[in-house]
Amino acid sequence: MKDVSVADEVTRAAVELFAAQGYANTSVQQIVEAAGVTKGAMYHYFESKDDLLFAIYDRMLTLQQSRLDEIIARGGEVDDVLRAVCVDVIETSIDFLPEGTVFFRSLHMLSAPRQQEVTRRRRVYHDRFAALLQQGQDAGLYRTDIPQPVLIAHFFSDVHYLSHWYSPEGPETKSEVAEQLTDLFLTGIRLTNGSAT
Amino acid sequence: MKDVSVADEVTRAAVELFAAQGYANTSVQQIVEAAGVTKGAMYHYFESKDDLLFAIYDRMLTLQQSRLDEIIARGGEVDDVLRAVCVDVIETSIDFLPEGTVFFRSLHMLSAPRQQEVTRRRRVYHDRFAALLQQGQDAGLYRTDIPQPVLIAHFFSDVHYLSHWYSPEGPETKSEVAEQLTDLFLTGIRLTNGSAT
Amino acid sequence: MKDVSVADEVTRAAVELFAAQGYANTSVQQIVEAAGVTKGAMYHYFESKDDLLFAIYDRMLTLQQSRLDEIIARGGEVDDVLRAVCVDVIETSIDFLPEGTVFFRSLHMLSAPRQQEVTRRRRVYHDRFAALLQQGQDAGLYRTDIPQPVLIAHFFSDVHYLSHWYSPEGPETKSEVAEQLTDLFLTGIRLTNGSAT
Amino acid sequence: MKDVSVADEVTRAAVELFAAQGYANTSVQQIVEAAGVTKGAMYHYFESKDDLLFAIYDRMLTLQQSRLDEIIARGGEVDDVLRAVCVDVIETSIDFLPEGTVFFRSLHMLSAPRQQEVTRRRRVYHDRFAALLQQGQDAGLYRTDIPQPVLIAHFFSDVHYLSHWYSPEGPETKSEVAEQLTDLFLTGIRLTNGSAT
DNA sequence: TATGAATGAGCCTTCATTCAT
DNA sequence: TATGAATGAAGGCTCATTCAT
Repeated sequence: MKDVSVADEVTRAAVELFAAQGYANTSVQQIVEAAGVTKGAMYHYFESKDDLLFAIYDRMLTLQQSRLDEIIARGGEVDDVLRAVCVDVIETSIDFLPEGTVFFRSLHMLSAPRQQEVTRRRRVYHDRFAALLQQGQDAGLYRTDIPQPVLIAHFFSDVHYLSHWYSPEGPETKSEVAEQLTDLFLTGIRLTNGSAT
Repeated sequence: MKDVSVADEVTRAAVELFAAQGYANTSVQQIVEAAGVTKGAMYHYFESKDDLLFAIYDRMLTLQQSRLDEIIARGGEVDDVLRAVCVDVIETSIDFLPEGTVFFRSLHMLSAPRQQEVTRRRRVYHDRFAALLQQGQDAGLYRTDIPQPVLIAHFFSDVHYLSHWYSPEGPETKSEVAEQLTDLFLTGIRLTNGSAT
Repeated sequence: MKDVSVADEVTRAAVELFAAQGYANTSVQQIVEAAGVTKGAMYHYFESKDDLLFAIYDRMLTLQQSRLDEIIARGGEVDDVLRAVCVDVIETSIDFLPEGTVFFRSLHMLSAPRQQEVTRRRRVYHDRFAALLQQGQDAGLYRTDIPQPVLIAHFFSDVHYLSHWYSPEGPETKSEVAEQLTDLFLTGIRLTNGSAT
Repeated sequence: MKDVSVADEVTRAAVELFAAQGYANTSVQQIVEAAGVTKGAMYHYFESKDDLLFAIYDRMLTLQQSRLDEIIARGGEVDDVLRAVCVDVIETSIDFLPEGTVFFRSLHMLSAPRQQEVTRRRRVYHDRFAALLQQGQDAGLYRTDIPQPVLIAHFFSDVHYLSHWYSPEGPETKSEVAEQLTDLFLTGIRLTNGSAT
């Protein structure tokens, strides 16, 4: 009985190498060697190197979407839900730091149709996030003087940027960073009893 | 008499192509064709493709550093200076959107020594920014409950992310976005009369 | 109970694909898919892809030889026999147009020993045809000023060429073409003292 | 000063190898080795292996067309012109026997657009030949009871077939075969004082 | 300075065939 | 008989870089 399938092992090796050296600098040969399989075996499961890259995107997109949906489905006060979502996105991104590196850096290496597919699913994800923001705005919790796309970019930029600076070996723990970035974001958008701007 | 030098023309073409297709997907042949020069001519000015990429980094790093230094040199209230810096960084990043795309996406394509060189100069840049923050914190303007590296990442993530979403053709003008993102950032870090977190 | 055996189904699919795309451009995978069987099943009946190609040659050679032998065995005036042979060869070639395409185009794709085997059997076939010609020449019916190999080539070139131009959907029927080409051939070789036919 | 260009040398080697082993069985590596150049040099002149194959077709098509046009342009009695054309086509085909082998055997290995291009130019060529036949028929020289496409196929089948049997080392000289096949063809289609069919 | 033909290493991919089940 | 995952050897092609001119 094999512990892990060829496909899993290949994907794991690919993520690691793509994150470390970049997609273009990683040869299929390196991947299969790191995965301990043969080239032929890999091509039995993946049609192309592009296919392998997309598999990584697919896994990430599916994971992100399902976690977001789950938290929203749980319900609760909108401010609590948004906070929970932000914390979770950041924590998950830290759990999948190499995947994130690849995700945000290698989109342009995908074939054009797949770039569009990723962008489409990403938009769905953002839209659900935007709906939360809207609820909070409707409830008078969040400022409305800044366009929603800017607010969304403001939050996801933090998520995106994690792989550029965060290290598990660094002084901050995953949870701390999640709390801190979430706090910075929410403080920035919250309509305090006083005035915004 | 030529309007522009070979080196300039090549750099210009390279930035455009690297931003549009990625460094790895762009051949030297494409670059020299787009620049209207020959391969031999290019190799007179750049030792390698890597050299060409580094030239783009060098130009950006120099530009960013000089603008930051200049604004700081101008002096003034720390809060005003920080605000001016933030606005300027964002506006400049929008002015150089393709350069920014390359800058944040292709670091790993540089040779190792040059990656370190970029990182080193980037750190110098961040340190100067951090010093500003520190001044504000010392003056009791900004919160101190969040580590400085997190605060810095929080701001530069917005800068980084611009090339992922901002479009000059979009509804927001350069100045508006610069004001909005700066405001979100400063609101997030400012120590209001009440308490943060 | 299966209507057709695996071997038959595979051969049928192979002929079709080889004729349409060529032997080299057809993968074993395509063949087994078109035949509705698995690779393993195919390799139970054929030792190799080469084996499969040879099976097609074998079937054609056997068919051609047996039809020729049968018509000659029937006996009759030599001119009538030759005419019957020519008409039959052409009609049969039209009935097996895809097989013919493969037959004349893919000989060089066979392994060397099998190429020789095909050539050998082909020579036997031609020799029997030559014997007919000889009989006619001995009887003073056909011209002798042209070497037999040239006469034989002149006839079989027509057969060979059918797959390059003839289409069942075209204006000429199988029988018409058979008659016309046979007539052109016989008119060309006949020693007319007076009239033709 | 080089005697032959890289492109010429490569084409020459390719024709030889394609004729001997088939297009599919010949690797680019074999070609460049036989031509005494490097792979890179070859790809400087040919975009692909397909491109190289097409170059052979192009040369043959151009040659055939120009010879046909030239002979027709020379003018004369239609029967003499047709005879001259037939003899020339056969002699030229013998001069370019390897090219002919490739020409008639490897059409299906070309990319689809190029197959069409070849077919188109081939049709132009056949049409000019057909016009000659028509003139002869109008002049009452050639039989009209057989469709022109059949007559044309009847002649070109001989040309096509040459590479399957003719050898310069064989007993027949180029000119003899040309005369003999032309004679067989013309005898077959000529309307003698008597009746045909 | 400038040209562009030529180099040569390496890359992604295909595919006939094998073999444990 | 039959499966289909896995093998392993090529194969076609790209491309940064060099160099004679």
